[in-house]
Amino acid sequence: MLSIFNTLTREKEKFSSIEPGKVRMYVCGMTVYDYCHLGHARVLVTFDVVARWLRTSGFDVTYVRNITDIDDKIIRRAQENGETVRSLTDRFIAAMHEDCAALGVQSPEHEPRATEFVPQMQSMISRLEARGLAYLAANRDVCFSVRKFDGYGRLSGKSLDDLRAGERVDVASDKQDPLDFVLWKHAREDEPEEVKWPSSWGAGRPGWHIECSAMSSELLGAHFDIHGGGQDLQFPHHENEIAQSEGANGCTFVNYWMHNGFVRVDNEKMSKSLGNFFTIRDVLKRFDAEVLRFFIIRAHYRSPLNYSDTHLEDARNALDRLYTALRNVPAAAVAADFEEPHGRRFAAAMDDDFNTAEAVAVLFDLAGEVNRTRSPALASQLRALGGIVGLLQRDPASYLQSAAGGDECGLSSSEIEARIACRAQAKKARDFGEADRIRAELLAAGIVLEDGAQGTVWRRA
RNA sequence: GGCGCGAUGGCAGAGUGGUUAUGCAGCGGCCUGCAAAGCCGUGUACAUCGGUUCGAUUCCGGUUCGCGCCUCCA
Repeated sequence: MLSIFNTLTREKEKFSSIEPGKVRMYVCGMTVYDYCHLGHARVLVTFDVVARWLRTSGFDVTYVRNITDIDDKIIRRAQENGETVRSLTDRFIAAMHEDCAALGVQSPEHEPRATEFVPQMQSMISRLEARGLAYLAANRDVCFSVRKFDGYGRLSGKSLDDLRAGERVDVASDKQDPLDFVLWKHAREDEPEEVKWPSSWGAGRPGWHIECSAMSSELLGAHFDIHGGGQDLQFPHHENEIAQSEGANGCTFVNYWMHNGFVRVDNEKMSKSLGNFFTIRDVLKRFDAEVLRFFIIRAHYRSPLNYSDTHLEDARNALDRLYTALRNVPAAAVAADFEEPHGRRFAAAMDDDFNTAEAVAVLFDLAGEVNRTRSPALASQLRALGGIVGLLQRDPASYLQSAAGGDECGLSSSEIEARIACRAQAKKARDFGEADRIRAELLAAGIVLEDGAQGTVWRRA
């Protein structure tokens, strides 16, 4: 029985879906004006694991992860680059898909782009207006009237009177209340035509929050099971989504809210504004993508995750151990067995609010068992359980021989095999001096040799 | 200022009212021509001060420190 920590109640709750056997899930995805960084990697992997586990548990999952392709920063960046918004966003969407593929993140059922749902957003804004929750401000922006929505602040645990809008930033004076947020932004003269949509309030473009309300409602219905995203979206973005969706649709919006923790650098949040971020592709130049995925999965999704090269190296060494067990004992591609003791523990861990740290620990216990027993059945189970969280599906020998990005040793595998053959000759002639010399030479090039009963195998250091 | 989260062995990171997390690194041993891999063994870890309890790292309260949200951010 799956339990999920629900941000709304700050408790783990038994999960039960609205429609039996089906789960509808929405996750806030990327604003596409730059490459994805490790914080994005964490959301992508975290909710990929959630979707995978729900499917493994037998649910028919409809997973929607949106793409924000219209926004102040996108417009600014496009102008700086001297390109259209569309060409900028297309480019970074393609880059994001490359990153996802590398990380083994499966495609969601729907990946809606905000610009393709403007009519739905307008209709939602109209309904909010009709219900007296939205107003046209003096500057021609349409704003949501936060004080008119009962329960605003419930998700983030904030009370309206405690929130000090403007404490850190000047507030636009056209709003009736500093906390009101924009639903529809009136068009500015200096903005390109491609970001202006006609509307009954005049030409303009949607505010950020409305897209998620409109797209989730369009693709999943007014009331769905799980809504996820990074912790930083809890307030105000998700709070505003609730206000808009429940305000417009008049029913409960979401049953379970999930928020993943931040990636940190030097104990500080990794973020664009702080400038302390590493892009996924930067990291993949030096580390295998599966190592990065393993690094993320190894911690619980709600805990902070500190990034450093040392920690990635640690993760790589750990993942090597798993693959080494699979290299040494043949594993068949079978389905996971949840009756077998490790399978039971693994499932129990995943059912406990997606405790991947515990599930990974089971993988290591199983690897030890595989090494001791040399049991192909257990090795197959290891491969199958790993597969559930998107790990351990590659050929073990080639994983262990692969060098990520810049760590190339400069020797081709045929050159390495040739050196191994020379060494075998030397060993046969009991010329251990020469054999050791070859081994040392390869080690200097980052290649480790392992002599076994069936000959010598190699792997990267 | 308001609200919230956290503090676990050298490092990373789960978890639990009383009994081994797990991984990396280290040390000793087995195996090996020697190694590597693997196996076996090995560390009085639970910020601090009180309280509850037969017993607390685990529950409650205070303190200290760290982090986050209150502004765009995954």
